[in-house]
Amino acid sequence: MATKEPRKRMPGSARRSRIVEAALEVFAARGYHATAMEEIAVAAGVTRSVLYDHFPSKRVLLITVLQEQNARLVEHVGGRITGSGSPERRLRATLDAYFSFTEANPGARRLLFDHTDEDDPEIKVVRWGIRETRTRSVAAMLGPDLRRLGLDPETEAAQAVVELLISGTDGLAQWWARHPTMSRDRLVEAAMLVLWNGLSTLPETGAR
Amino acid sequence: MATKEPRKRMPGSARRSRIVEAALEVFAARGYHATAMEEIAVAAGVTRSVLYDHFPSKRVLLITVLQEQNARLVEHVGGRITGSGSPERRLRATLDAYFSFTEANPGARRLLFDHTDEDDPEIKVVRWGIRETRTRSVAAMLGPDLRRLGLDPETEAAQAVVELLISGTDGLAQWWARHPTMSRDRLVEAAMLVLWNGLSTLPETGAR
DNA sequence: GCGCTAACCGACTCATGTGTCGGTTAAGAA
DNA sequence: TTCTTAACCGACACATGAGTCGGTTAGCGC
Repeated sequence: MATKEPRKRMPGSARRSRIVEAALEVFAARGYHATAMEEIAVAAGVTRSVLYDHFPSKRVLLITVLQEQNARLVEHVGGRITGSGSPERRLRATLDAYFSFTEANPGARRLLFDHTDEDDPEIKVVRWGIRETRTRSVAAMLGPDLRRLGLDPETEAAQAVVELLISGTDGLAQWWARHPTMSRDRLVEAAMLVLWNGLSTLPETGAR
Repeated sequence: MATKEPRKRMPGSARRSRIVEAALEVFAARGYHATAMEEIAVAAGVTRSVLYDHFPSKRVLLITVLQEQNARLVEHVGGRITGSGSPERRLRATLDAYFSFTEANPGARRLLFDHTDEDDPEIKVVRWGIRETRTRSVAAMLGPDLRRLGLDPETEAAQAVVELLISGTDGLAQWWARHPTMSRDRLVEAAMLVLWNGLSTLPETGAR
């Protein structure tokens, strides 16, 4: 069920990445507790025991995948944000970057941010760390704009605003996965409409 | 560990509600797969077998709790929304109603909307039904305002906007549970700041 | 006070799932 | 070609958890 190989023996590192890849999909689809190592093994074209040749436990496997995918996300989004330009442009670029990541890696987004609390304490720590990093980055990027709104970024009110923004964006990405008809550009515009202009915007004042 | 009773025998209906109450907390805290019936039993001050005197299975118990809490939510929010007043007022009232519900029933919110996909197909159906109802209600309430923004509420773009709004609000509620210092009023104002005014708002143009 | 119902329990079966271990063999090195 | 390593597997041990069943007894109606 892997891709096409007729059950050949592979070098360790290659097998390892296949396992991680498979684990990403299965964990994202089922959640931690609901996935059996067996499923991952099958998806990786191998037996359960082989998983334990590469990872000491299910927990460590998940954490590995989590950190790997988070690194990809940070790299992807970070690489597309110049940090220059008008606040509006920066926000739009960030949204676009995030959506383009979720478009290319739907499983990664789900794995990183959908499941919140269903796993054991040790994993929870990792997950919250990732979440908090994300929040902090966005807060940093929006710092100036928040100040323009009269909010000290250190304030709880500012943090709340950031949190709302992030959750909203992520929820929108989640929605998009179920309604892929919409183009990414239009998705970004919809997000900007609310987050930048606000619902109070009068007709014919819409864009720009 | 229930509340204080020294292990007495109770009438069936009373025990049943205790079980549901206990199940709510444990499911909300641990998620479906991670909670053992044993934990619920202990929290309800009873043995596992008793749970099966009231509910045929773990799955049905969860679904019962889900629907019961959803009914409470609908009643709570519905009861506080008059449907009259300016759009701004209506939005603010809705936000306040939702936050006041989550304040009084933090477990219910988590159970209903935090865990997304970690359970079996049958439960998934129930959960998505609840979610969709919520989305539809909000879309209905915002219908006129969306039209003012030049969006037909039937449009995908409009649905996306609604989804962003809901996810953002719920994410904010989730954040609030971790930062209870902030008053509900200020929370509502923070939400309004983004959702109604938008981040583009200039300084000194802030409220109203 | 007496009996009967229903609330309650302990102990069981069975299924599933994690992690381990010793053996087998493909495939690259010498 | 032969040897050796490391990729792979099957079978096991052990834990946890869902759901069942027959028995025990508290507490209400009479």
